Amino acid sequence: MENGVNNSKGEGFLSRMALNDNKAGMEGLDRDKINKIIMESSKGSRFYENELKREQQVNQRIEKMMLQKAQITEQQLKKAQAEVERMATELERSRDLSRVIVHVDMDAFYAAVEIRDCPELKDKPMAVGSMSMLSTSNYHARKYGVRAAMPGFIAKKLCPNLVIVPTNFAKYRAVSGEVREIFAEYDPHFQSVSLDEAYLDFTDHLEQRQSWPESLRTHRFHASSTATGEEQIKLPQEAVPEEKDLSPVLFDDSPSSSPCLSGPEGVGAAGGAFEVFGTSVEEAVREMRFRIEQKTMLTASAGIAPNMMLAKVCSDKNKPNGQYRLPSTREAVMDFVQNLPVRKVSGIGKVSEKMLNALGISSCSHLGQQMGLLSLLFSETAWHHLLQVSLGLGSTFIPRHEERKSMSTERTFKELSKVEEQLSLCRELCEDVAEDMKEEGLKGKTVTLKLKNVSFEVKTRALTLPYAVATVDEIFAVAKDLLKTEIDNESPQPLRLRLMGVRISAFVSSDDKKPLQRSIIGFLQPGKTDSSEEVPRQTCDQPKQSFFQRAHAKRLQLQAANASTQEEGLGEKAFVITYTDTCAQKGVESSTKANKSNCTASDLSENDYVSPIEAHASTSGCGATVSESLTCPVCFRQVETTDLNVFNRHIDQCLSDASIKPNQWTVFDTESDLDLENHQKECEEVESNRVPPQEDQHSLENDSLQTVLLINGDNKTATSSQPQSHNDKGPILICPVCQLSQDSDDLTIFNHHVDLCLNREVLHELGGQTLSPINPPSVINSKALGECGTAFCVFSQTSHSLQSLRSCSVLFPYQAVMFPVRTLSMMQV
DNA sequence: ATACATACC
DNA sequence: TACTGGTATGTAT
Repeated sequence: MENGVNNSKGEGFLSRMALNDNKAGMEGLDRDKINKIIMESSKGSRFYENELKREQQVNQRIEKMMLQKAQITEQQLKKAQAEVERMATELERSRDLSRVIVHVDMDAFYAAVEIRDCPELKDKPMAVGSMSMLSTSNYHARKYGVRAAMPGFIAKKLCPNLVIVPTNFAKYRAVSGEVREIFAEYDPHFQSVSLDEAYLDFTDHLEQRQSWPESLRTHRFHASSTATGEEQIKLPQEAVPEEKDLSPVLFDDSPSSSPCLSGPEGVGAAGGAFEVFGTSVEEAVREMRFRIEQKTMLTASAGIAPNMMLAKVCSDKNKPNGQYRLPSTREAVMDFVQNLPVRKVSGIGKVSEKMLNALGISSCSHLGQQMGLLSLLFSETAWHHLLQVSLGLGSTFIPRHEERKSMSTERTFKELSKVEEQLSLCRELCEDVAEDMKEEGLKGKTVTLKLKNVSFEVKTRALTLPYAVATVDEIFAVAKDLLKTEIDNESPQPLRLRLMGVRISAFVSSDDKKPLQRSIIGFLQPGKTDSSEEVPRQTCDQPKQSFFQRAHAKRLQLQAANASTQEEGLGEKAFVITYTDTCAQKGVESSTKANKSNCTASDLSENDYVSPIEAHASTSGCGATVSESLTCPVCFRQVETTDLNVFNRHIDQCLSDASIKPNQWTVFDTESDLDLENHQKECEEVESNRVPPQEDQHSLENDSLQTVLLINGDNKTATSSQPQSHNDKGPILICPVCQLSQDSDDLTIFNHHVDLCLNREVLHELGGQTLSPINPPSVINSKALGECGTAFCVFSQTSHSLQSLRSCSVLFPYQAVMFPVRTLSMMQV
């Protein structure tokens, strides 16, 4: 079949495995020989088998596309052609050639850094990474076909002398920082793509540069080498005016376009050589690259073009240690694009290339010719992009780096099949993510679990909560459920995993992160729910209700739904909310310290612990109840009083009774003010490179602390990892709040779960009020509480910097919320 | 909203 | 022995 599934290069079969020589320094290699070695090393492996499978999926996609193509009528094509042309005309009219966009890319970055710091590597083929995977290779190694994204063990077969150096990201980050300082001088709004790559808008710099005196365009050799490398180059011998020779990284076949002039006139009186750069774009960019090299002893390549898409392609043109400028004329752009292989365009990868190849499209000129067809076969976004590419269009302004949308961590390991190990690994991942979330002060609503089995099949499972989460326990609660579900689905076979990952996304907007320090009463009152937080799915038809009302309604609903099958166990329970507005700095400090402990997150997974709640709320009168008789959340007895003080004393008594038993109470970690301040400083340092800090970055909620205490009364732990019996399929219980199916049919356990979920929701409506960091909630399992059910407490403390005290008139520095929870509501499927 | 695929470095 | 990890986005359901 002439459908191009087997493409012109004769490697349609397994194009995924074959050498990808679309990379600088890999021209003219013996592809056949290299591919043979790659295949020999891979064949039969699980990885290979999986690649085969995916290749076939792509082929099927292509076949489908070809079928579609075959059904297109002449008329349809004409119409599409016209449509495309209209659009092209439109785009043409908005073509902007006035900007000067530069894409800079450090040459073989990680490898170059390692070579710089270990000159013995200079003349050897080397790569950075491990036997399992390489991040990058130097140009010597590329001659053997060794490149980034290739596993080290295969690279070793291609090049037995290959030296593999482990990655050292801290170092690369440091060097990257130095380079970015230089970027910022040419465009303070530059956008970095990665540690070694950035887009800059040179337009403004060039405009100013025209009137600059020579002095501002003069740069010394080794003027101020602040390279992280310890050793500095001794100036006299090495200050040869040969740019290339300055770099410890040798590029033998460098197509460098930099003349590296600087003849004798470049040697100043001070003895140091210098170079005067001109005012043109090329000179400005060459100057920037020169300065990078002087500062870091590493070389960079650059592309200069009227838009980002072209600049990126251009930076590759004279790599390494070179630059290429595409003139800002329509003619030059169109000429350039005609011969451009589609694969060179950022965004067109292996699969898109293959699909286009199947249609006889390999260069951008073909794209232009086939746009009518493409508009019928590709999605709108896809063909719009292709059309722009074919016209040599791209973004002419460099967008601000958007706020991150997700955060994740994943790990590959040797086969992991034991449930307990999988669960504990899952928790570890959650801990890592939670830590990062805390560092960035983020909270997200969607938790995604990623699994890859030993056959390399990848699965993702996600759940979106009605509220945003950030702590280990919150994230793990979800991830664990997702994982357990997968384990159940596979049972009685175990999941044979080779990778697990946890991602959190759907972050709440920054508005939600910096709300006012609001009265908790707001949550009780109808129509005063936090509008910035989305209303939970099930209740969004009643947005005017307080959370409690909604929760109550939810329960009633469930109750009704299950009236026939479930007896409603407990009567109405009361909840109580108390707070004081004691905002004495001292008190806050002491309670913060009191909560400090050496208990780590992993200590808390099982049983025990928590905190002296009696420190708490000496109520100053402001509270709310919704029933005349109150139920103690600890002992669950009715307390015949409506006086909150009396009631609180009762609870205190209950709690302190419970806490008398040694080792039943442990204090959970709380972040100190000092930590917070340090964290803020770090944030500023990171940000200052790009955008001036927001003026209100230090608003008081940054100083808020929350301690969350969660007490549950059942005897199982929240992180129970007992293997479930999957054979006796009892009724499946679905939590009405989080919608997760529960793997236990024990009603006590189920109720416990629902309680946690409901409470979590409340907690988050409260917690969402403060910018992180928020302490991880502690799930307690105090046997001392026996059968008395589940209680839940939230303590919110606000630590006060002087600034926040000044800027805040009304404070509720210390809030305690307690609501006993009862549930027997459940849902059966 | 979820799952999966593609892409980039 | 051994084929990554982090983020974004597109496509399909």
